[in-house]
Amino acid sequence: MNDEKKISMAVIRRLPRYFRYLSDLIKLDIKRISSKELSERMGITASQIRQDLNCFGGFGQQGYGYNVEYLYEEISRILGIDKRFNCIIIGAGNMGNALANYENFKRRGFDITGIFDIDKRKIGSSINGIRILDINDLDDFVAKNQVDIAILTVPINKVNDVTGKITSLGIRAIWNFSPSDLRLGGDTIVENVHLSDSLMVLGYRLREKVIEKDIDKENE
Amino acid sequence: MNDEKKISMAVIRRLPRYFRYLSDLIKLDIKRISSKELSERMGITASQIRQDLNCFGGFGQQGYGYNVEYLYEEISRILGIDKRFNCIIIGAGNMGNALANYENFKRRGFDITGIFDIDKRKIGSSINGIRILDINDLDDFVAKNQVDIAILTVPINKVNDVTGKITSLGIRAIWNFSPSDLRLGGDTIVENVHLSDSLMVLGYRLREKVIEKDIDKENE
DNA sequence: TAGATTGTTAATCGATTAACAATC
DNA sequence: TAGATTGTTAATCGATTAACAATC
Repeated sequence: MNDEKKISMAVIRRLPRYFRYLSDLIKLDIKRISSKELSERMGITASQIRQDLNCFGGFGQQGYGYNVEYLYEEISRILGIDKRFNCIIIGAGNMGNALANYENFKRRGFDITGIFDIDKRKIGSSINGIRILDINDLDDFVAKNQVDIAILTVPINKVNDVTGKITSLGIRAIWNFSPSDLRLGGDTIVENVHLSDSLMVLGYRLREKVIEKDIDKENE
Repeated sequence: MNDEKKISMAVIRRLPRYFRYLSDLIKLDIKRISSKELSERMGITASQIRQDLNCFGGFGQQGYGYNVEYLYEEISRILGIDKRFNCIIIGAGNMGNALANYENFKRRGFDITGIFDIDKRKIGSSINGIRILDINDLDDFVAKNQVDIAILTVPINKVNDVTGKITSLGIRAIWNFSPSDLRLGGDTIVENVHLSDSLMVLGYRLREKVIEKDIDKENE
């Protein structure tokens, strides 16, 4: 009975933004908002906002706009903020450590239930109250605990091994911080976070701007 | 003499990926590659690869394909890997700490030259050999040192103040890790890295898949 | 009711893919 | 030369924007 129209990735990736802006509006004690006002705040068109929201249902009211609280709750529901996911971090390096300490995730429904590493010196200690376990005990851990998401913060040379292990254990979602594109067959979902890529794009754009300015100067 | 055609963001954001795949090919000692072969490795179409590359010039040769080394060098040049940027980190928390320790950035031309915080207990200590300085000394630091990029890892309630300060000091590029969309007027460039957004999208997709599977089961 | 603003269809724009002549 | 594969133009696809009837 799959009568849902397929929602495009472009729309899905905007959902957390709507969520953030609506949180802000609630904090500002704003009760209603039109797509026009929201579009000005967010820097996108009102048309796009109405199109996006109507992928999921008609949350507004003609002549009135959107009730902020209601829309916030609908977006939360769509994003599944109420549902909880158990996450494990593989790789207790600097990034793994930073993520384990990031309290925002818990607020959004993501609990870190375990951290795994290969380094005997780290195993047994804790980060933010979460025990660092031996990667060799991962099988055992997964057998005893529901694990929804694996957060990958291992060096690139370990990625393939770890990915193989994770998927063979039946974990079907990976949040990947290693600088490699995980494109797994089957039904494993991957979100790649490529920090270096993002920084390189910033560098590219910055240099472009400098070049532009130089050209402007020449033409003066 | 601005005869460059405007390159779309979609293309620019793929450049670091090309760069990564070409690095891999060099490591594998592969000397030449056709757009077809590369497309299979990268999971995009050969057509797109040829279109993308031809935004910057004709790097291939009919009947032969692309010389890996040469293409790698051209992409490096386009991305400005040879150029260096001085970066400062604002916010010596967990994320700031992780980024300061990330050796990859230096390899790609980004040097962390200073870390700033407001916390007296942190000021004076070092991360990865870089001194943590008082945020109040930022003006002074920027006056004495060229700063190209500010990396923002401060809590959200500090973002506006810090952003104001950064831009008033003439820093024109911000790599923003705080969960707020910096959309600055003028000619300041911003790359937003919204980790929570990325995780929420993963959560959304994971739940969607679970729902799909349940539907499949019902239909069995 | 009149004014405002949605939900939705149609038009536009841009990005991706296909096709093929050029050429190595 | 014949085969291969690019560079590039044209076709398609999808996403964004505009328009407006529906309706609160």
